[in-house]
Amino acid sequence: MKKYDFQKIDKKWQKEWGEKKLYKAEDFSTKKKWYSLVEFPYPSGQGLHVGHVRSYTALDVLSRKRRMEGYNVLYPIGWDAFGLPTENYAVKTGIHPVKVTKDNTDTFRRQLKAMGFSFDWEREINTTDPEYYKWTQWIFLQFFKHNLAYKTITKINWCPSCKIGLANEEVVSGSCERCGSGVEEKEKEQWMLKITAYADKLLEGLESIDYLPEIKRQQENWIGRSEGAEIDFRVSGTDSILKVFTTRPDTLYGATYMVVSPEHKIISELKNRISNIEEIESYILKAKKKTEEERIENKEKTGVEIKGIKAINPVNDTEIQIFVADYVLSGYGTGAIMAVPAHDERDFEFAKKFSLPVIVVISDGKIREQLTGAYIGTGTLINSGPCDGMDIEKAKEEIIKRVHGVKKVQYHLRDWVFSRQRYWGEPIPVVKCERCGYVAVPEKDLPIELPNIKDFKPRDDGESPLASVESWVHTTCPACGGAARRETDVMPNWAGSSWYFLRYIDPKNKDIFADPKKLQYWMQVDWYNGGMEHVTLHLLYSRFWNQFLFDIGVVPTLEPYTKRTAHGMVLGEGGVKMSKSRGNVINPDDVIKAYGADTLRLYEMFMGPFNQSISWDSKSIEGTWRFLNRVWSIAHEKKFGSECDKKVEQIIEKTVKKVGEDIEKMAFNTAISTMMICANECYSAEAISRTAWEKYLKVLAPFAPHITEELWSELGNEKSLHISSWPEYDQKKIIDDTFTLVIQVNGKTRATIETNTGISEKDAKELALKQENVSRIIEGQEIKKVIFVSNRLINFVI
RNA sequence: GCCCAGGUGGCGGAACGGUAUACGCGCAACACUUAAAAUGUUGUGACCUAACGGUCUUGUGGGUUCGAAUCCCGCCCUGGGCACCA
Repeated sequence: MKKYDFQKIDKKWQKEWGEKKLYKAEDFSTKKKWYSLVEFPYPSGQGLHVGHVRSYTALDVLSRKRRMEGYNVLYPIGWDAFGLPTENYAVKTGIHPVKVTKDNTDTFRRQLKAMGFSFDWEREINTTDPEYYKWTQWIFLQFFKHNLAYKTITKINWCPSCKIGLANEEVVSGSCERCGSGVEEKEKEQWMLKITAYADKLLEGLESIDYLPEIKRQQENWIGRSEGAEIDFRVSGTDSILKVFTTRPDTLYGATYMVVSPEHKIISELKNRISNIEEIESYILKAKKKTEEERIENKEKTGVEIKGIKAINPVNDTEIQIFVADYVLSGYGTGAIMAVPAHDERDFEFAKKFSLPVIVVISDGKIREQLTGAYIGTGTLINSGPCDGMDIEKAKEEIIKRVHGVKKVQYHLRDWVFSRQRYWGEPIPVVKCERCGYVAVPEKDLPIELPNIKDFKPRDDGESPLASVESWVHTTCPACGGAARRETDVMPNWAGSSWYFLRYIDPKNKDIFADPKKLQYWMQVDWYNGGMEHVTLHLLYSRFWNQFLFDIGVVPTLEPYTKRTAHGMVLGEGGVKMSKSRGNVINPDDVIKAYGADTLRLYEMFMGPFNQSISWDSKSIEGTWRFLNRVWSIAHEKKFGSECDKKVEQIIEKTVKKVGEDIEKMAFNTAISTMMICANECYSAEAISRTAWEKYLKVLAPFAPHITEELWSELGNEKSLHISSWPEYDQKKIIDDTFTLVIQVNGKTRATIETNTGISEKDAKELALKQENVSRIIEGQEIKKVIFVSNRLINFVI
């Protein structure tokens, strides 16, 4: 059999589609709109990854189906091109990042085009294009004007190897996400974005959108909202107050000591009353030296009692001890806690180690002789004076009232460190004037372009290389006209990707980031697919930016994405990550060369469930290759007239139904197996009608656009298959005349017979009992019960 | 430790509570060929049986049900996320 000539066919149709602008999205149309979005790639030097191909094929399949269903489809692509790898490459080679980016995007563009994705290439964007980052800077200025961008001295995660401050999100178990070196703490003045102001909004927004449940959970956990109260403890014999945050004010009678974090100000405040100050100070020093990693590895509780001062439990005026311990964090709540060892596991552990009193104040009715751990469940109060007998919810209210506590909500979410002391990012459009402080650059002066420099290395003092470009740094203050210095920090690589879905809508607009009418037409994104690894960072950030832009009235919807799904990773053979060092990276170019784009597309959709990780298997791809060749053979060996085998007609109808449904569920693997079964049937058919065969080509088209387009045109069709209509199926034709009746005895299958659909229970019973294998078993036994499931089975219970 | 997802042939994986192992890979035999490749046809969970047929089998132990891979409870393992957040 002749192998189909994919090389010729792929090229021919890619050229044709490009010339005809087949996948161009129309701004405004009488058709219903559909906006499909995939995470735009970082154009690395390694070229396109087969993981990109998996995600992009999935939404390409969906977008193509929508187009055939009559939608005006926007499926855009671009480049998320700012970031460290390119800059590090520039530092090493001296080649300018602009050049590196151009070379890499050229490669990516060629590779994506070779896959036959139905992107609207006229809307291609690049975050490093000044015409793009002009608007990233513009959005920053809006944050600045609304006091949601501010500069402050904070402790930052400092990577001594990359010489860069990292966001919390970029620190993975105490190490730099990129280079793996241990992260140090360093104080630095940094730009921050006040994402915490949107914590509740980001949580509430989740209720109205269709994200995979695990994605919602991860965002919820990341925001980490908890409700509780702040309660003041006086320090005995002083005017000092120790404020704590607790989610369990109901356990206040069980608070037997307090703990402050090593950074807590009470220690310096009451320094001269503390009798063991030297011991305390040496503990603090030791705690600070511990790296993040050590703290994670060794969770053994440590701490020192602060002698000379005591706190007073406000609910019963009891004096209790105060400790300093590093299990209390300075960055959360008030940096001090009331310890209730009976009902908090960490406090219990600490109390056990230091032999501190434990008072049980919540009971679930059981009496425990010996406490082996904290009881964190619900129950009724005991040992709590006037509150005895209350349930914990009521007690929370009552005790907060009694001690004049204040209800408070705390979040794990921190403000977003938005500064990077690097070169390859968007300059932050602010100047520092000695008289006026930080002043926004006027919008008309945007973009603030990156100056062209030769040395991209961050300075040893931690400042951006931009700080060395004197001619660029010196400027005048837009407010007073006096001398001023430009901000030399640049934005993190998350900036450009936080709003790119908006720019696709109007990518060439010079006056505004996107025309409001166009935004009104296209937003929200109907379906967004990307990796799980971006769920807490990119996805949350971009929701934050969109919500903010909505609040200031420049975008039409509060939430950017209606629906979000995630694909599983594509791993190398044997289930390990693909990496250059392992030498197991699959280059899509090689696969396309050997099998063509359609085989690769089909294989990546077929190899496993879309949301699960899968390992590449160079043998298995043969299966999809053979399948396409079989389709090719059918097309060239059969005649497509008006006659059609009943069986074939029915199976094609069923295939149309199943494939349509499976695409919506992202069950691409079962859609393809259905089409394989159908092809096998067609292959052995006597006669296939042209109508039926065209339906088949149509459902295969989104998966394998090139071969189907070729076969479609061979049939004499002049207009492209991909703008033809999605086929309907006939419900009546799907119903089988006969079915396999399963005959069970006590739930065990003993026989199966082919019989007419709709057979009555009486007839089925009669038929079943005639079966030798059934009658033999039943003989001489009493039939206690007969279970009959229409068109499926009959079960005799004996 | 907590939160998610998952555990099915030699392998990737299918299965509205109703014939477990679809589809694909691999393997075997046969056809075509001088031969190989390609392609086609057939077979392919394990065990017992000459055969008809039977027994067992979806990580593991229980339970619900006429009937459980599927629902419920306990346990074990793998992958991902968070991690002393009061």
